Amino acid sequence: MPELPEVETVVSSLIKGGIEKSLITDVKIIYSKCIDAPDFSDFSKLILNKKILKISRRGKYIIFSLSEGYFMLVHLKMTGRLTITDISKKEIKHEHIRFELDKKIILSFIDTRKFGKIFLTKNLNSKLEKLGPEPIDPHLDFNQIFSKILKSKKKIKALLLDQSILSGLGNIYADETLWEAKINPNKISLSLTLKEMKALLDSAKKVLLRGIKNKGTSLGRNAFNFADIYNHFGENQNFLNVYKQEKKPCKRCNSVITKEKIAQRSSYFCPSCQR
DNA sequence: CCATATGTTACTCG
DNA sequence: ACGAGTAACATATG
Repeated sequence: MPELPEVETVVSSLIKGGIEKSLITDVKIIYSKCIDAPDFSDFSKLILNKKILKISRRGKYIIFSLSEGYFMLVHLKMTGRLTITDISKKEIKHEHIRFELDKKIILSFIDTRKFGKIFLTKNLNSKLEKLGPEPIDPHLDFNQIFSKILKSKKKIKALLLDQSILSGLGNIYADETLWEAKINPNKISLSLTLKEMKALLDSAKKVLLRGIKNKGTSLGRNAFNFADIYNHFGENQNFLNVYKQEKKPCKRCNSVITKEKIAQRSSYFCPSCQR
């Protein structure tokens, strides 16, 4: 589920919750397949007694910078969650890993669909180097993205979902970005004008920052939906202009929002004002 | 039973 | 080489 704003919300709730500077005093692996690398027995040995120095985000990855030069990366994929609970709390449904911090707090990784992955490495670049730039970076190099767009014959929607071009957009924010920029998701990337490409990047930044401000998009209230580490839901679902707005009137031109499968994903757009 | 789901990757076919 | 389509990962919901 989580896209850039949701991951950012999780990271800030971890920081706000004082998880930085804590020591990993114990780990319990319940579902070992959620450890990507190294193998889970090495993982449990290596993670022990590491201090969490810093928590940050790159694309949709959560980065725990640990002592001794290690990094633990967490990708929540569709339904992954991190939750903080008391040490006395018993195992939660779909809980796959629990870290004991400072012998008093439990940081749990919970994931209904089990797509989420955690891995531990000394080489942060190995996973992150493939990622395109951050759309909300104030120093974002527009021309670098423009040249990539102009080299691709893919539909622009597919390109927005490609993390190696721009990192952090997923299905919801890609549709919101295209609506904001008035671009049809089926449009072939290299046919975009300079003006459209600029609108696209400005819109991506706008919808992502709005998502962060609203603490993420939680479409429903169950375990499938996004929540921060205290199980607080986001509010951005109340600010969506097209995603899941099928058959509703476009907020800009009043035409009917349509739904279509593009790049194997449900895509919502206004056929009238998105050209 | 069927379709669908906020992600990513590997594979096939043309 | 490229893009589109499909399946896979695994589970739950309507």
